[in-house]
Amino acid sequence: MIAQEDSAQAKILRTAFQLFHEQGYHATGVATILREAGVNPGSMYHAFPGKEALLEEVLRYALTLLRPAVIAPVEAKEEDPLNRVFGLLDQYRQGMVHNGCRMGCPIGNLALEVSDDHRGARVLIAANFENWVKEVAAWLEAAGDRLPQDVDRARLARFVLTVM
Amino acid sequence: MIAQEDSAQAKILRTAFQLFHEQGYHATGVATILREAGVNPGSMYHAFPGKEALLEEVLRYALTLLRPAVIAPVEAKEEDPLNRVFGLLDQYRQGMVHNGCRMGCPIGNLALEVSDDHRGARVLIAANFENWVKEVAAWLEAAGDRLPQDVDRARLARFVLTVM
DNA sequence: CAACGACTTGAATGATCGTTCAAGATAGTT
DNA sequence: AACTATCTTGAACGATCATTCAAGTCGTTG
Repeated sequence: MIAQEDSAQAKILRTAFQLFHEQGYHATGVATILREAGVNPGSMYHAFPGKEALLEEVLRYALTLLRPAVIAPVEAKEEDPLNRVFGLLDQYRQGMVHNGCRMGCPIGNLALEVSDDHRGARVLIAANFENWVKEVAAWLEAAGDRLPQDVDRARLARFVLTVM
Repeated sequence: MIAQEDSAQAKILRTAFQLFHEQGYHATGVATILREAGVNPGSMYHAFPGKEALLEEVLRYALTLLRPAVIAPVEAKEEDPLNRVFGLLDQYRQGMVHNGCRMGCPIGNLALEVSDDHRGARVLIAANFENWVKEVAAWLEAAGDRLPQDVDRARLARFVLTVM
């Protein structure tokens, strides 16, 4: 196993990402993140200006995580573009069953919690969603003429993810 | 207009209901509820043991609000059972457009936020959902043979609300 | 090895959180 | 009018929140 990046910043990012989508943003105290990550307050405030900035960085982190952690496994298992779409849905479903339907989309809950105030987070949440849409749309376009010509691939991709 | 119940308890209940589903449970401080309701801490803690108990009472309040505030208007506008189902969906959609898609189901957000801990709230959230299902299922059954015989009314009702 | 920047330490801070309670107001009963 | 039960008042409380900072460690550079 390749030694994974384990700077304090990386540990905080990973821990916060997990806790935010397990418990929500407001419900997760900074102290909890620090304890779980095994890091002291100063280290966090050296790496991030504050909790809100940490949230934004976590959302950026999620952005970079989509391809290696979600898309790549599906593409490895399924060769056919359309099967990849169903493979994604299936993997998502299995993930929900695995942890007892406790949570769905890693950032979906955050979307509901933070959308009102906090402009920066909102656009990053939207960016994350569009990121997913982009990948699925690419699969749909790769399906070529196996999909009816008059189907808007981008719109269908967005629909697939909305359902998800 | 009939004088509406305006005891401190009722004011707190109404205010908390609104704030909880506007901002979420954790994001809404007790102080905010009290200020918005124009009530003092002591009054609240006379009526409710604490914030968690208030949440449960709010969910019970939502339970009683469904028929007069949601179902009745739809039934008044649409006579036909099936049209009532679509009327409900339409009214819901209009509600979302009206406040800029800021929030969906009054208690759906709470469901995501509070489902993990707090057993009491979880069953009340489930009860609320089943309450909606029950009303829609009644409409579907009233549709009689206009729906295929082999369609499970209860399951279809649950599906309609899941989509919603 | 001296000096420096980058990062970590952890106790301390003020703000805000949910909550308490003794004292006062109010309405209902006798 | 006096008594009682019920509800309201609002200052105060400890706990926890996010955040700060002076002191310390560590690797790098001159």
